Amino acid sequence: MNIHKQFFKSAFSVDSVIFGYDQGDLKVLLIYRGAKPYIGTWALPGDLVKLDEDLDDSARRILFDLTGLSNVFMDQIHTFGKVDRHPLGRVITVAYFSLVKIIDYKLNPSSWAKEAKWHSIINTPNLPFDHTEILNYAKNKLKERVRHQPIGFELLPKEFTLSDIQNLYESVLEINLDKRNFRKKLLAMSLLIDTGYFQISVAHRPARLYRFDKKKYKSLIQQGFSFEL
Amino acid sequence: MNIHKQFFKSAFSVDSVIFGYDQGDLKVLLIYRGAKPYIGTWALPGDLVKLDEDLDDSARRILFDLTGLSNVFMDQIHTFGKVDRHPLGRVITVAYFSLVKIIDYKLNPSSWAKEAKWHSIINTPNLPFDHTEILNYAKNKLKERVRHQPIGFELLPKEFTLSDIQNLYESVLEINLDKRNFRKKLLAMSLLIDTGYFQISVAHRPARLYRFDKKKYKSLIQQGFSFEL
DNA sequence: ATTATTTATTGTATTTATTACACGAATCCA
DNA sequence: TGGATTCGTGTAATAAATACAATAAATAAT
Repeated sequence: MNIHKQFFKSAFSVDSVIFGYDQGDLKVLLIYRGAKPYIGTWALPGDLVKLDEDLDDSARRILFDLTGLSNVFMDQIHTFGKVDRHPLGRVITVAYFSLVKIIDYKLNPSSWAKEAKWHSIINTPNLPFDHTEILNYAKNKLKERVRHQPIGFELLPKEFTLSDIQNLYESVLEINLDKRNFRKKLLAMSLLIDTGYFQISVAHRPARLYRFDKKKYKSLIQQGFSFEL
Repeated sequence: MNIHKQFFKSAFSVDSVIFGYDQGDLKVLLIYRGAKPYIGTWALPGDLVKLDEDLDDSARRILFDLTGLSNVFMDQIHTFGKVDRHPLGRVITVAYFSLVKIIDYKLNPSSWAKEAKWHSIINTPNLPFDHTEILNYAKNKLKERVRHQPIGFELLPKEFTLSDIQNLYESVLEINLDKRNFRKKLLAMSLLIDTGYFQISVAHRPARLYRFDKKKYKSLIQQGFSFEL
């Protein structure tokens, strides 16, 4: 067999680990497969990359089809390429992870998915292919990244309280943090803008609302600043 | 129409950024291409992944063919998949980086390379494909990793002096470090074994030789230790 | 042999960052 | 009006990071 014919038998795909955060719970978006193989199981959303499509565009397309969102934090995390990872042939897959603000949109099942649903990260079903491995890999990457880059804010609504962001960190990192020390450290970076507004209709003292200052962050980065929490 | 256009619709390859360190200089191993395209230029070593070959195995094969080394630090860094990155068709490439002890072996040009040669990282030739982008990406990854994982030792001979490791960090990170503070911090981790031996035949006070204690590191990791320099 | 040159080794004082910890304030609800 | 809930805040103690320079041990040069 001609060597080029051999290589022609392979394909590559993109799989997306889409994280969301809601009510103190880290969640991942799974689709209920409406296509073979593994039809009728929950899986990570993904698709084959088109021949004329950049990898990153492919990941963006998957996210957009599913959520209608396009301006979302997204990053490549790893490529999985075991020979037998796909039952129908040689398919290597490039995994991405995305962070979305759950509150901002409605889910939109697409052609390859009968249904799309948020699953709490602490209680995910068994996944087909090597998707469990991919999900675990993504969770660990998220843990690392969240400490060295201000990406936690991507999971929160534009305006949030200091307790919100602390709870998020506690969920993602699976640790407890001291309230006063956490606030001190976070505020010391001067990356939060005090909106002047407060929570309303809460059955306790209302908390101050903040926004993340992306511009300030970018300019600090230029000056060699490095985020660390 | 040439043979490539007929059969070569899509494929994936592996490219390796192989770092070495010698005489205070960080180096990268480049090959002089003996095959099309870009025949006759210096490039990152790489090859198409075989259909029955795991990705990681492919990266190991490339390194072995070139250097004869097999037990070497190696890690995947990123996958590059722009549509037009390869002139003959759609080829996405998974980039790996390796750290080798230059002193340990002889270079071994392979079938696809006329010649393999170490190039100082501060003076690399123009590279074909998107190899310049890949190399820069790898350099940045190395900078990050070296601070959070004890991989710098992979670039040094088994026995090394404290100045060796400090010089290595200074080369990789492109900064200067305070001698006393660097030593204090490094030794405080108790990851170095004092061999009891010293340099010989040096025209100055001979330095003590150390080895990195891999076992100790693994057991500390179990206990939640995190390397940081 | 003496001196010059080179790199190795070591400690302390100062500054900065991290940790541990508890109570009054503001809102809703019964 | 009292109870329940979460918010917001400061200080003292400990640990880590930094800045800094003189003596020691080897070879090379005279």
